[in-house]
Amino acid sequence: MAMNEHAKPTLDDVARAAGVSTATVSRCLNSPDQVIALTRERVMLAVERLGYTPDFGGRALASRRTNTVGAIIPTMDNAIFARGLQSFQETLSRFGKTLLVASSGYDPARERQQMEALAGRGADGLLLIGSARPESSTEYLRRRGIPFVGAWNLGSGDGCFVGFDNRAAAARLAEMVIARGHRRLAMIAGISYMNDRAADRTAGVRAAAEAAGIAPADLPVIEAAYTFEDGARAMGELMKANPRPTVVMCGNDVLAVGAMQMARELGLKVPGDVSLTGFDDIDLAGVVDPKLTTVRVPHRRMGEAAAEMLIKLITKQPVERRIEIPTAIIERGTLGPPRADSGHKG
Amino acid sequence: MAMNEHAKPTLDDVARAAGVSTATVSRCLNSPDQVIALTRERVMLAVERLGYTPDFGGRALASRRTNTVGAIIPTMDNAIFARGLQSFQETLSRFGKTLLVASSGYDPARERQQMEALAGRGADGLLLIGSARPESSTEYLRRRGIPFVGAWNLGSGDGCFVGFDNRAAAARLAEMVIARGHRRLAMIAGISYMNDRAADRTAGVRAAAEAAGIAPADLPVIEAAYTFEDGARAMGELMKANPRPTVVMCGNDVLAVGAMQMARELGLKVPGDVSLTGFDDIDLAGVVDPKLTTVRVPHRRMGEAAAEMLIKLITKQPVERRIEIPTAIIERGTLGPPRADSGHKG
DNA sequence: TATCAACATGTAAGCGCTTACATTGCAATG
DNA sequence: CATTGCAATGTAAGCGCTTACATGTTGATA
Repeated sequence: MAMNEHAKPTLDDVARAAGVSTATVSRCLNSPDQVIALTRERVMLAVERLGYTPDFGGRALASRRTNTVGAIIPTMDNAIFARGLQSFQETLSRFGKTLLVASSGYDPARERQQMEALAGRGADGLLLIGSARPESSTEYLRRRGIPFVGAWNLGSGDGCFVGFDNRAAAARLAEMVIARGHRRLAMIAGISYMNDRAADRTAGVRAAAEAAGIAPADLPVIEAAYTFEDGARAMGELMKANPRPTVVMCGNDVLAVGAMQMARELGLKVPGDVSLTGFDDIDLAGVVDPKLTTVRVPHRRMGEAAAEMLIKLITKQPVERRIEIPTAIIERGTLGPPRADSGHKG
Repeated sequence: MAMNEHAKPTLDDVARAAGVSTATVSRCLNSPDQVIALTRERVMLAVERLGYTPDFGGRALASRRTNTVGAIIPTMDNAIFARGLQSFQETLSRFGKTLLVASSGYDPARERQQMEALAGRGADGLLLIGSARPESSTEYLRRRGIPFVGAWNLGSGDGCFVGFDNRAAAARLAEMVIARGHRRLAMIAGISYMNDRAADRTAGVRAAAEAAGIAPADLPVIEAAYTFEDGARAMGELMKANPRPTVVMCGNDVLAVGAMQMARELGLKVPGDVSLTGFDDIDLAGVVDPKLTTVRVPHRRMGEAAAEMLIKLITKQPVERRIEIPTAIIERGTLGPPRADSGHKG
């Protein structure tokens, strides 16, 4: 009996079932206080009984707003963005907005494609990661009047950003490493193509090394995808050098843990034979042995701030266009002094 | 000049700009071969120039299909589902479908809410995790005629499933543990409320223990959320017992790694003083020292199979209603024999 | 009792798109 | 040359919803 029509029920069906007009049903759903309690009950009962859910498309079409915001992150395969995104979405939902997440696989073309998909789905605003993307992509968003904020770094252009200074943070860490006595550094960097965070971190380390008078030959850099495996592989490569680097600075914690694993396999003690640093301070960093010396990024705060900024942009409130989130160096177990015998080239 | 109207362009705008009817523009976008090349070029140029993207709502409304499927996973905060979801979406996109992901936080009410959100957004089908949910939720989907498949386990009801036998896999692992000589087991289980995977794994271990004549008192079970921290806390709790368990079986790898960290803090060697097992074989398992003995779940294959099944359901092709993905025990470093002196109660 | 708020509800016009159907133009055919 | 068939394009009717506006109902007031 309930199964009268096997199609998905529409507003009309509900209206008929409740003996009211579609307008009344719509009001019950959107501004219940405009409808008298008795009617409302009748309507809600019908809604319940028919298993009615409003059609988003119709609703968006008619009301010209979606209460949806989109986020395009490079990858979901990885804890880096998970934490920040979580608080981003929590903040959003406090404002009654829904989050749609898409991933680009670090590919600008796919990022653009996802922009169009989200725009088409009516996203009121977008969260993007970083600022390295073709001019045409941002131009597209501007044309459509879709506000967006970049996160995870501070952009250089004229957009809105909530992030931190990857370059400065990496430089500070490198300075500390050098202050510990290291002169032969190496770096396992993230892949810098269209990834300003990775590029900035590398640049920071390079700058600090140069400032300390370290020759570029004493700072080999290998770029690796953010996986344990690639980190391990790069580490294997770096450890072939003679003399070996006394410290390997990694573009993020995942790489560092992969490197650590390889060090273990090669019979190298960390930090006795080789020191290691990470970046991000994801949970993982505190769970390996020894724990990772790394840079903490307050992901939750960043996600929250990004959500607030985006909402302000959407509602056309004034915003501070650039919010910097401070980072902190977390000293744990993987950074020690260089080996006593390793100061001299062999 | 390009900025003539600052509103988002519509099909109409494009049609006017190209000097054709809306129908022709629509055809250019959806079945280009029905339009002669010359016209098509003119239209595409206008599309490009105006920065037009079709409005998803309008399109869904008019064509009554969305080419969208939804997935509701308990959490994104965690690598467990990432891998499987990734291949799920890759397979989907090979069939021209878009994936919308939502998370429930292991809460059936929020899962239901997300079902409605996705249904409203026009999802043609849904991927759900497991089978533990109120009857009313599945009833809702059936009423709306939205096909769904459960993954990560084999359901008992009459739905469609792609998964593995959590109970049997856990039991097999426990049998192996017991065969190694362990008699004092403990378990850090996932929280079983509305989580059939966690419940099944616990049940499997319990059954194996019982079959081996191990007293329930020699199998304490603590439930913990899937975080390093909670795993560590539970481990701390379990290690207070006297005599201590000689092995702690964990509901997943994250818990096991947390437990391992706590063991280290307590000065207990793994597996010398206490053995550990995990479940899932996520990347993490191969990266800690010693590496985790665990159960491998072929997540990629599962995601792929789930996508294929769902597509068949959507297109009303016949399907095998239950696909079992085999699991394998991966023996690595965290499971050893019990301590020599630990066979006797103190 | 007539009048008028104030409120509850109904009516109907689109929102941007797809698509069945109608129209047009043109080449091939009788 | 009239006819036919086909390919390319146009016309217009909705898809399910919101909302401005119209209408009806009530109770208080003059």
